[in-house]
Amino acid sequence: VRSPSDSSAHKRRAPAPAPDRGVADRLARLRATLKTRGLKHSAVRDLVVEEFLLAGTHISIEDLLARVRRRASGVGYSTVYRTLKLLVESGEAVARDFGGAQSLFEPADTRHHDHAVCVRCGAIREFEESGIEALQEKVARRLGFQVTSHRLELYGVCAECAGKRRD
Amino acid sequence: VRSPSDSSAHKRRAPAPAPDRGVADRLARLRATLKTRGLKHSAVRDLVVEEFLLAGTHISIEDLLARVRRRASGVGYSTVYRTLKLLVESGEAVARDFGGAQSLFEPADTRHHDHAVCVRCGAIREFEESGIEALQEKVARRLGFQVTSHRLELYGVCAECAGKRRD
DNA sequence: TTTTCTGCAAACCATTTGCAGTTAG
DNA sequence: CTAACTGCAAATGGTTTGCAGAAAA
Repeated sequence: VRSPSDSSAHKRRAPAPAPDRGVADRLARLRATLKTRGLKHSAVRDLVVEEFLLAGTHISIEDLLARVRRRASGVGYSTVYRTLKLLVESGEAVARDFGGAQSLFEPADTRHHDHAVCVRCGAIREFEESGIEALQEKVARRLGFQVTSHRLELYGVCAECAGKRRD
Repeated sequence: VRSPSDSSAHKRRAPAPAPDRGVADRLARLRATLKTRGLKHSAVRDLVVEEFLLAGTHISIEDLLARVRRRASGVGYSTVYRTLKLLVESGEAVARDFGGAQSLFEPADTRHHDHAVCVRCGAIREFEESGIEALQEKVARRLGFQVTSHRLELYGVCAECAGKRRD
């Protein structure tokens, strides 16, 4: 029984929205975490983490491994799984399941957001709507329910796939 | 790649909130569907469907099988899986995944609703909040996204587990 | 009697783990 | 040197499927 949608994201100040911001920073932070736990730091691990951070968002183990193997062909699935698990445990990554077979991972220290998943092209767009959060709280009060995390996904057709705005 | 959270619920008039309402009715409807497809109707199938409908909501294959086996010990997993798949295909059931290992099934012809899942006791409470739906539409418009279905789950501690209102 | 069921075992697939050898500290 | 890392293969666990026999139509 896995904890559902753990949303204990780090609350770092995250001003710029650029996807590849702070890769070095995060790598350093992770390395510190490793030291704390008496874990080692290796070339392969670095490579996996770096590729993960460069990918930016919503990548599957399989895709990540493909990227990693472009730079080091011998790397195995288990190493990627193990490294991502490490990232999740240390708060640097979050695992998400959008109904597909495999789960997708994204860096953890972004602002809270929900997801819109295109059922045609698979694109995942993030969004934020404080009104929804407020209403969730209202519902929770009505039910006497203490919300610790939530999960909201819209499924449908994105603008590109709908043929709108074809620039 | 499985279709995510298919919300094509039948729009039958569903006035009474009683959980075991219309079991015979649904069984009859399903039987009609079976005939249409040239499928057969069998004692085991009936039993699985009946137990599913009696259970009311959010039951796992494993639990359903347990219930079924109380009345017919020889039934196998595959039959339950196959029967539930049939129910989903014919629009009588919906499969849901709340982050746990196995998926849960619920009857499909209920009103649209979202879920609040208690992380302590596992209880799943349904709720409805039209304001949230409206805001989802607003967000979708903003993104140029055509929503076909959505999924909203609150995770947290239910009133009972929080120790409130211990009657 | 023909086609669809059913139970069982094997197959699948994403993920995890045991093991023996490699490598970091 | 010692403990952690890595790749591989085997193990897991939920779900699916092939097959031979049982049961509907």
